[in-house]
Amino acid sequence: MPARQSSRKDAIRNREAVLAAAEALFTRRESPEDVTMADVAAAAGVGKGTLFRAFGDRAGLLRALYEARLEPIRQAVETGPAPLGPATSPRDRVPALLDAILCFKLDNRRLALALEEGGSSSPYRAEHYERWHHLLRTVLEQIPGLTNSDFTAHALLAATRADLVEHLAGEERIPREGMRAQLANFVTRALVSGPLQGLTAEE
Amino acid sequence: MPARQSSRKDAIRNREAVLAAAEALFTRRESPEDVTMADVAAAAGVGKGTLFRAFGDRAGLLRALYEARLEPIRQAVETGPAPLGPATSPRDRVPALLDAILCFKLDNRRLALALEEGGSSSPYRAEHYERWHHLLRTVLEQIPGLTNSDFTAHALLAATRADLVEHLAGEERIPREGMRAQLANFVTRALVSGPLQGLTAEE
DNA sequence: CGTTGAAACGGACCCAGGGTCCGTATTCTA
DNA sequence: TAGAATACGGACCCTGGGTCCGTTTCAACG
Repeated sequence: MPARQSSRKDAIRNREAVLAAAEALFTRRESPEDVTMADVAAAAGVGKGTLFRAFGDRAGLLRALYEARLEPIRQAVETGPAPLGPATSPRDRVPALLDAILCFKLDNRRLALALEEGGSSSPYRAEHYERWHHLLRTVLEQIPGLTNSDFTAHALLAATRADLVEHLAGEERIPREGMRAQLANFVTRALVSGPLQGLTAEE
Repeated sequence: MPARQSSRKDAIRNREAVLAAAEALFTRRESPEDVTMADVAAAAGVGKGTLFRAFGDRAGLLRALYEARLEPIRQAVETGPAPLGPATSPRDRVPALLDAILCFKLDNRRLALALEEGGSSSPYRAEHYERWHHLLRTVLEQIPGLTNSDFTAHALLAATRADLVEHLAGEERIPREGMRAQLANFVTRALVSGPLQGLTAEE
């Protein structure tokens, strides 16, 4: 996967250097906003031209970093074992997927933040979002009695948005496990299906 | 409410002019990003200096517009009749609140979008968000058997985020009533309380 | 009214940061 | 090792938010 079929080796080397430097900068600096492209170039020991040729624009760089980090999870989801893999029952897989996403964002706060605010064009156009949404939607549809899978998928994903996670972890100081538990709880409730609603269950 | 105790009348007049021009521009133009401060100033027939003196910065202008639009809803929530007002039972009020928020964002798509992406510092620091969150959290706490009110409030509010609403309305072309119904459905499910979970209700 | 100080005006100006350009250096191929 | 192809890099451009300050307008007072 590292090669990226492209003859000249200096190009590949520089690409790696940029990736590494960017990753370091984004995790080190407080806010993604104060990592400029010039910073990245300098940290990688490379000119701005090189950087932009390799990644197109800022969003491209972010995307490259993000996808790289996401790869393992993607694998686990597509071909891995339960509870993430495709063999899992829908009702168990949905919470597992959202938990994985949450953990990912907790582990890559700055990066996810940088990518999601991005600026121009909403996060909903990013293809990695579309992938998650499509998958989640598909799994939700397999749960009998559940309707509005499309919207529900969006709404559940919204609960793991990078800036919310950042806020909960950073400002409200909610610990990792606490957040996971609360998300799991929330997801479970959202998955209640069937005609009954508004019920106040017996204590 | 228009006066804004400030002796000189040209100041007030200009303030109004800017507000009006900005409102027009934001609703007219496709994306909030291509409404520049210079545009607003020009459209209002005013110098940039005036604009910045009156509102501090871009975020200030957005906030002013937003708050003005939000005022009626705020009234309805604080002192109005059911289902938004404080006399409503929690279980009915929560969906009503979220529905109101959704409608507001549908009616002010561009503006809400502009304010929420904003750029620097997450939407979660905005005091209007804090107000909604605090209210919702408080109401949720009054529902017996419900825990994690804080997180739940965040998660429910996340389902009405401006860019999501924009995406659903703009890309997926979901009609207003459809979206309201789906949100209502989602909220209802999230409010299910009590020990039972994972149930597949009888058809 | 006319004066006068305070407050507001407005547009030239500054600056950061994303993105481009092109002359130069490097790499690959034969 | 010559030549073409490709990559390099930093000077440069441009947009857009925000500031500065000389000029104008307001309103309070005589």
